[in-house]
Amino acid sequence: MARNGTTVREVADRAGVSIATVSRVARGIGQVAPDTRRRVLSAIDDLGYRPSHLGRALVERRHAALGIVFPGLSGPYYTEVIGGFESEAIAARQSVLILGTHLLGHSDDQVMEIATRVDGLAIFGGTVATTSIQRLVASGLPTVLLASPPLAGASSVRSENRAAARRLTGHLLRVHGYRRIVFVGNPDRSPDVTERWRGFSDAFRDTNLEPPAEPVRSGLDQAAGLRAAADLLDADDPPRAMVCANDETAFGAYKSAAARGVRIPEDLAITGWDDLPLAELVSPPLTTVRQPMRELGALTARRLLAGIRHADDYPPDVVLNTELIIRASCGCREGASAAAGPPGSAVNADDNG
Amino acid sequence: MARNGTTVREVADRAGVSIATVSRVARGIGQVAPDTRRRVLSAIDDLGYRPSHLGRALVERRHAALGIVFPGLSGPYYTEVIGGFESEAIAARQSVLILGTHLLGHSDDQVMEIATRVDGLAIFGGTVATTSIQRLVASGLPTVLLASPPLAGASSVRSENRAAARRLTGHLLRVHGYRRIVFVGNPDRSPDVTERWRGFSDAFRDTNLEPPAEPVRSGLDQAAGLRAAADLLDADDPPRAMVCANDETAFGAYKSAAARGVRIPEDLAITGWDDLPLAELVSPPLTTVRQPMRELGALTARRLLAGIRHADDYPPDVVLNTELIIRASCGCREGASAAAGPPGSAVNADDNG
DNA sequence: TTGCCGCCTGTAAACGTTTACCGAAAAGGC
DNA sequence: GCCTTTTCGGTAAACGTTTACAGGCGGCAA
Repeated sequence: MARNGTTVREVADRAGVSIATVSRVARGIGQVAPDTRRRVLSAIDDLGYRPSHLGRALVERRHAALGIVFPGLSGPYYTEVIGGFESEAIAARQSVLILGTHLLGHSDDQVMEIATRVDGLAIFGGTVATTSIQRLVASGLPTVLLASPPLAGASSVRSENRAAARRLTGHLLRVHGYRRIVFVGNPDRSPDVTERWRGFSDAFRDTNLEPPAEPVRSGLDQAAGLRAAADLLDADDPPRAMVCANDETAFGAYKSAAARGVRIPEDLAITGWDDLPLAELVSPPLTTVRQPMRELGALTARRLLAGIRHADDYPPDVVLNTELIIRASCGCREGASAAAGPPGSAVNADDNG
Repeated sequence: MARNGTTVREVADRAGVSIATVSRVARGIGQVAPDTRRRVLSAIDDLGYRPSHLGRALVERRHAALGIVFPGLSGPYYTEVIGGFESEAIAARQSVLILGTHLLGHSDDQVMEIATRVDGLAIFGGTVATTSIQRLVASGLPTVLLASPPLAGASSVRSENRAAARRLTGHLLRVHGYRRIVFVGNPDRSPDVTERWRGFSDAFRDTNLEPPAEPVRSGLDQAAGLRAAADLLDADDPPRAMVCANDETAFGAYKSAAARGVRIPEDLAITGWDDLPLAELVSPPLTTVRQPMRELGALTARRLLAGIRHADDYPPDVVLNTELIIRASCGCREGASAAAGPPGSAVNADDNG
């Protein structure tokens, strides 16, 4: 009922009451005589009246909506996180606005735009300039950084990355003895990848080895992974192992390897990140790190809702545990897995990354 | 700037003008003396003023927003379609509201709710009761049914299903000579699946065979496919081929087969639908039907935008072509593909399914 | 000097709600 | 029967915009 919206006034006329009474009946608050209530209800029903959100939001000074900003990239990871977010928001009777920043330079404008339509905003790390985030926080809008460290006064919800990357890479270095290992991913584009790259380097230092100076920069989708892997495999000195920034990149690398007759893991070990449902279906099954994607989104929504109702007891920053999933693509035979964070504490209230 | 939003009045005070002048400057329309304009602009800048959407939308009687309703299920298919939709909407400077109907019975309420917040609404087939759709259409809200035939006066955007399913199943029946073929999917839950099931049955009649009386009902995600396939494979008379309603179901079936040592395609042929990026990565590569998922979403958004600006020349109903992708999971050796619709006409303006 | 015209800017109504406040009527206590 | 209390419901202001309308003022032609 948006276009020809029936208004409270029409209902009032038909029921022979004032608009105040209609409002009272519609909201179910205040004293209204049973008989009057019945008349109003039947008028509402006859006319198919639904209160306009605009009018209501204007006077109540709240939108009953949450927003989420994510990189235009789709892919299972974002879907899951957004799904968890949406699900939690709807359960709290909030609408959900989404904004993909499609690599447009001027998307900060669109972010400020969406900010005027919501009561709280979740922002994936790496999508919005710090100064814009500062402006949002300063304006008083509850803002949560998703998959990013706290920044510019905003709180954050993310998964543990660095320690898991360190264990994963350590596994390749020490259990399998690989030396020519590359990291495929761009640490500059996403805080998650930054941390994974750091953990990757940590593992080399743990083993008294010099970490690679540079990662192999690549986007996070399958096509980008395919290209990056193709370049690597066609070079003079192809790597023995690729630590990919996420599963999709790894899948792209699988494809490149298959096209060249490179065997996994005999000629090339590959690891991913996220543990998508398909990770155990590809052949060989992918060694990866599992992170609770839906929960990431759900917690973000809850954090936002707490901020909106000024529930300041809620932990400002949350770090979720990740889990190393060893399958066959690293060279292992058998499935074995290990928790990468302190077991039993699924949620940490501080940011000891 | 949502919480403590600076208002047009504060800007007016600071610039020493009336609110009308501020509005004129902010919108860049109407006559304003250069000197006044400068003063107002600097006041806007100083205060970080952004016009409230609420106020604007209320008086302009439009929300500058589009909505999309999808089944709570996530999964690559929905991601892609929603991504295409969002991308197109943002390009037209419209916000995007999403609503997953999480199998809640009372989600029709939420749909009516979101309807009061948008200028146009896209609805995935099978998510909303027909009577609710009728109410929306009657209210004058531009409404498009996605992946569904036209219904209740709403127009629709979808892919061709029936002919492609017929060709796919015909391929299994005639090229490979399989007879015990089952359809895995629930035709009652989604119009897409209904059509695929019909095409499946058509192919049997084409070959003068009796089609199976019933499909093997299953959800559309990997876990559901796994369960359905497990039941089938553990039964006394396992099928020779499974025509799965989508790729994810097929991936689940792969998993079930692998767990039981059933070989694909030697013991069991499997086909999917959607041609997800991973379809050619699993082993064996999946025979499937490709549909233009992003385009489906993008066209839906364009259809909605046309409806909003009363561009009635736009074709009301659109059917996109699909393409049969023959890989190895059906028993074929080599990749060969064939268009399932009339070649060259990517978009048909009527609904000759 | 007197109109007239065009440019600029202000006033006020409108969009659709919610709710504080007030008054009328009904109910209850003595 | 009168006063107090309660219940019910109406009036009007407020939320933040846009824009129709009108008015003031300067310039220009006669």
